Amino acid sequence: MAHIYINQLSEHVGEEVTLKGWLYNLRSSGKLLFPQLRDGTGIVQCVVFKKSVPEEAWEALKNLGQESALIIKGKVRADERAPGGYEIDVSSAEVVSLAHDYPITPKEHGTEFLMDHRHLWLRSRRQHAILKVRHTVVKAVRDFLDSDGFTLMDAPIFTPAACEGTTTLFEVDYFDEAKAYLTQSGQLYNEATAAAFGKVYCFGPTFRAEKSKTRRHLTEFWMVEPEMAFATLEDVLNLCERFLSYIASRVLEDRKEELKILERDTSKLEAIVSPFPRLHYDEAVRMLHEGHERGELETRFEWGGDFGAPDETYISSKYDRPVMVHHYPAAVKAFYMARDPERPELALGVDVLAPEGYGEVIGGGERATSLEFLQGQIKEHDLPEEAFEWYLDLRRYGSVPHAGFGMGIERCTAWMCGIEHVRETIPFPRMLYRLKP
RNA sequence: UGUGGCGUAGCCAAGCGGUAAGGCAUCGCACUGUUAAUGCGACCAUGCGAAGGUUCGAAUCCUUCCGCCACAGCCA
Repeated sequence: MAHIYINQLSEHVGEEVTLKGWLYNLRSSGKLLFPQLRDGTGIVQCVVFKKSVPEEAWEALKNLGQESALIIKGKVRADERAPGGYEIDVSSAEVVSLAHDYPITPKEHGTEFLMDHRHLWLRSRRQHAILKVRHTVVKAVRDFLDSDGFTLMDAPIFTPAACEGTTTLFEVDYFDEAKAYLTQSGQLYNEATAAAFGKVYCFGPTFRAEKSKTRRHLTEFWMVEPEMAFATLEDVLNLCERFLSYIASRVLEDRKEELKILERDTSKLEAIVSPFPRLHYDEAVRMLHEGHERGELETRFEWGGDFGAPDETYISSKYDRPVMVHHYPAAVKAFYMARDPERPELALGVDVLAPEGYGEVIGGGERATSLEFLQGQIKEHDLPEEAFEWYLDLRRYGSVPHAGFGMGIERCTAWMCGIEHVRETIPFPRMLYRLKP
């Protein structure tokens, strides 16, 4: 009798099968038991009649605690009363291990308690659904880039100095005397690999030691960063549109069940199609001023600054799909950003703001190509010149216009799922005050 | 780091100056279709995040500390 998974039940109706999993819940009614079995691919209700199983099996099943591990043999039956459409008429059951007093009961729990039990919380239906969506987001990212001619070229996690020189980094000992920093972005390395392979991307964990305490921040998060040689800001905008709409369509296609469990309004995801609105920074500022005049924003935004969370939310609330804000003041952007030749005070950068208040999911733009300009920038930003010599080599030997962006996987996943906080979109979140489990 | 809010049993939660409700989980019994099953019974805090203080009396008021949550800054 073959071991099958719960998501394969539809192919085995009428057959005798073996299922292996954990007890999700147990209800009983006299000489009848309804154990719900969870195996990682789904949950199925089983039906046990006292007289159709051996005495020992009945006694064993009757007293099973939540999350006990078991192997069940039985016949698959389509049943309208069952939530998944199928039920198992149990003929025998073997208890692999007994569990008692499982802490996460089918009741409400507080955030702290659940986070302390994250290793168990992952088994619950909602967390399972969220992490399946994450899987699909990652898969879609890779499929899209791979089939679009990008080569995976991962960047190092230990770095000798700050990539962007702005954010706070985690410092670690690197053998004798030397210090290393955990990467905050693969950006600069991408520029090197792009000059070798044309279109590249890196995809890995990223670390930020800022003491951010919001629903949009983790100290360790995953970022995908594509980079293209011979490309401009315009090319990045086009790529963002195709990239995000592909991810949304894949989530809609592959994660129907999970989106239902999460009660996601799928019309919000269906709206994520090209073209996305493109908004010049100047226009965005004008929009914020109007918002202030109408009393919808507390403070009047000053031209020249970076948008705060309420500003981003206001701008994105005007659209049903991601909005791409471009041409930010160079002063608020990274040192390597290319400048607008017409207005050198503006950088050829873009932030993609997701709808529904999810904020910046993508940041990117065109990179500066001139050796002299970058040397000046490095001085101005007080960055250690020798650490950037290799980077400057990229401008000495065959410098070309190139551009790319970075997308936070957790923010994207939270947006796809329609959930409040990014902490649920990664198996074991690392946050300001959370290093365990 | 700042501003608010909150810490009561394994979990959730009421009580807000007069001596710790209720529910879930757990255990037992009943029930051949349960959907967070239900019904009955049992068990469950010399104790209310910690330490001081005020009071005849403190979970409740005050002080300090610890922890968590939300928002802001920074960013993806």
